[in-house]
Amino acid sequence: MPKNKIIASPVIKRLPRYYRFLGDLLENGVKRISSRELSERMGLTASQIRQDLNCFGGFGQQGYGYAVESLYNEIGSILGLGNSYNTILIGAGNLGKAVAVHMSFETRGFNLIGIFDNDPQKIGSSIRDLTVADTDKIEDFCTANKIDAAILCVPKTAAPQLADRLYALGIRNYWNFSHYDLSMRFDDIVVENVHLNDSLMILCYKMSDKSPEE
Amino acid sequence: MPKNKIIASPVIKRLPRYYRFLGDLLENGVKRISSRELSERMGLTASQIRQDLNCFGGFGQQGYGYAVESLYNEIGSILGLGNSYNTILIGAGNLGKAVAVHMSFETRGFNLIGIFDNDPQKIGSSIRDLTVADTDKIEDFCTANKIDAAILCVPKTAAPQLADRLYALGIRNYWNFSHYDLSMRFDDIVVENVHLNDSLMILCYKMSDKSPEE
DNA sequence: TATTAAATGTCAAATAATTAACAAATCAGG
DNA sequence: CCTGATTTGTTAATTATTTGACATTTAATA
Repeated sequence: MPKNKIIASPVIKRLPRYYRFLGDLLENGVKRISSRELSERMGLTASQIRQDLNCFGGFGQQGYGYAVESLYNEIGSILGLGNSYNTILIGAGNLGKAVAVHMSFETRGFNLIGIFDNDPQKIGSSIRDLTVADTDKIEDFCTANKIDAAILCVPKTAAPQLADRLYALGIRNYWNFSHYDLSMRFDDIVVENVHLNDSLMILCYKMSDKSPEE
Repeated sequence: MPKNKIIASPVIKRLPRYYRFLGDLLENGVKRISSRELSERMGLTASQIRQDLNCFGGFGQQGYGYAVESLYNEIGSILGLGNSYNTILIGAGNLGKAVAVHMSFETRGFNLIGIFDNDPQKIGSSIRDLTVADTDKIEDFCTANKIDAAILCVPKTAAPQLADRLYALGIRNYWNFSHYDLSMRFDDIVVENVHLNDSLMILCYKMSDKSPEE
């Protein structure tokens, strides 16, 4: 059901958190919740929650609140968790391995069907149910299989060149862990960045910002 | 040098990216850069860059631009990268291990001096130059050593209880990878979250959002 | 069945963030 | 040493986001 209204990015960023809190409530057997109570649990204003949810339609009932299970499912559907995407991961170092093993891609619709690395030591090793293949084989693999998304866990230096190859293969969706700004290279791609270094620096700022005044 | 003016959070979030781009320029031997040229490379407006930098003082020179090296150092200093913090990591699973091995904490001022896990299989194993200790030993360790920050790579279920223990030990700064909202539990702590699940869901949204209209 | 308390959806107001505009300053070149 | 082209710092305008307010609806209770 494509909404023609463009949803503001701050709203989108809050959705996974709503989804998580609603999932917790669901697990605890809570059937219904008001925006006020949810706001207290989440540290938001009730007004913001109502405003956010109304971007997508009226899921609540006046005088009653929101039905936890149906709201949970609605948000899951808004996030597009029901879809299914063939996904490859490039870079089987510590981070790549952790991402492959740690994340439950399947529950979010991402089927990890290939892992690649250019280190001869890693090629042939097993991660989950997959064998790490040589990065040189990406072209063959992506021609034989329809690939919807790529996870990049390669060093900064390898990223631009690799991005060119993936782009040429028609891949337009990226979960980018590499310390490189993909979105500057192509303008018709979807990128979600996980820049751990940036995150650590922000922690650093908050810490040094906090200490003087306390 | 504590600034009394509170810096808006969107500005802070952009700082690491400025730092990265300036570092690249520095490596490439670029001596000076104008806000206009930097804006083109980064995909921002020149106005925003000038506005951002002016929160911290005038680092540029009219008619000339910004000296790359000194601006790089200034931003590093604003971020507090010069500080030094004793840090422990809890949870030596795939993610914890990857974070420990992959990140160059030291260059950001974080000295990783302890790793803990409650899985007997992991206790005693080596990560970097450290031996994984039993989580039960955290109290002893944190009494013997002044700990400034903790990295949480434990499952959601273990997080609340662990957070209580760390808080009781006086730890107030957290790099949180666990799928749990620490900041709701205590209000006088500094938390920087890395919620990989949330990030993946946002990718999912962007992908499903993109496809219908193209 | 009527009444009251509670809660949403929505519009308006307030706040925050970004962009545009421009005066003042600097550099480079003749 | 003057002139013109740049470029910053800064203020104002615009745009975006969040919060507040309230009419309307519902559930629960007597």
